[in-house]
Amino acid sequence: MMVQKEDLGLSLSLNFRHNIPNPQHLTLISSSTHSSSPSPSPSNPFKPSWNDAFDRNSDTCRGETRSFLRGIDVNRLPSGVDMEEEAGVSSPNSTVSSVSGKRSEREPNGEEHDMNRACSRGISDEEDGETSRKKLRLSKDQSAILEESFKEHNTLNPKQKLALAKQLGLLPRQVEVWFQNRRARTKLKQTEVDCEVLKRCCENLTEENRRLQKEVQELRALKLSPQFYMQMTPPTTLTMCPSCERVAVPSSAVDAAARHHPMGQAHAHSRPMGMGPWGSAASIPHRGFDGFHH
DNA sequence: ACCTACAGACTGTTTACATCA
DNA sequence: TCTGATGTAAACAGTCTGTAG
Repeated sequence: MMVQKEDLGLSLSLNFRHNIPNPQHLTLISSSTHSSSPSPSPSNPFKPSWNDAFDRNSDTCRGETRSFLRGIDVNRLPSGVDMEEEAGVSSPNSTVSSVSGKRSEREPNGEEHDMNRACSRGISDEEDGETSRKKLRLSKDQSAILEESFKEHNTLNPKQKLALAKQLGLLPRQVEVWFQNRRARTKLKQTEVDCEVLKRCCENLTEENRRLQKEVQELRALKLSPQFYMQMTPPTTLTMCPSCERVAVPSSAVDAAARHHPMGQAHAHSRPMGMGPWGSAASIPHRGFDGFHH
């Protein structure tokens, strides 16, 4: 089965990560007949130990193990894998290099699978010692086509993937990876934008809060001098009709709204000025000027 | 030569679905 | 027919690392 080869590579990596110099164990795992769970499914008997040993601990641990892996070609093929068509499959107009990819072997399409096996992991044992993974650089045309395709649909079904790969002269695996990365980076950018918006929102709310605190202080001060209290002008918090943008009469914002809009219903939601957290000012609960009528 | 941002590629995890006992 | 176990594939998150500027 195709997945068994993937399992080989993975198991090899895991053993290195565990840093357990146990050739016997390595041999045991590397033997495809002993691994009934090729994918990293929860049922994989080797996964829990890996998780227990590393993943649940810390990123540093992970980083260390990854660092430990540097210089080890995790894409290395198990011996005996057919290396035909190793060269010259990458895009003719790209900056070509040998491309690795294990996951491509999961491709259900046999043709694609064969192509990937032959091409995407084309690192010979001789090369392995000195060559780390090299990256292809997509040409402008390729990037443009991929971008266009991404605009249409940011995920690809296997058929589309194959067609696109064929059109671009790339491996389906490369198209798949490109889309994955594109989705991830799009999401990241969107997150950054959202973060900026939230930041601005926070600043606005802070400013609004400051303003309201100040207003409260002023009102408290006024309360101490009742002779001025009744003569005061309305506070800065005005009730405004959101649809027609008229400021309601302080004595009864709802009544005013009802007068302005005979049906009345449109102004049941009459709110104080403010654009809400997403605008220049925060929304605050409706209270009209009731507080001034004692 | 060194640094940095970008992007291609990888590993491990999660999730959905199919199959089978 | 229902249900839990298992396998598979796809997408995702996080990371590494080669390369261009």
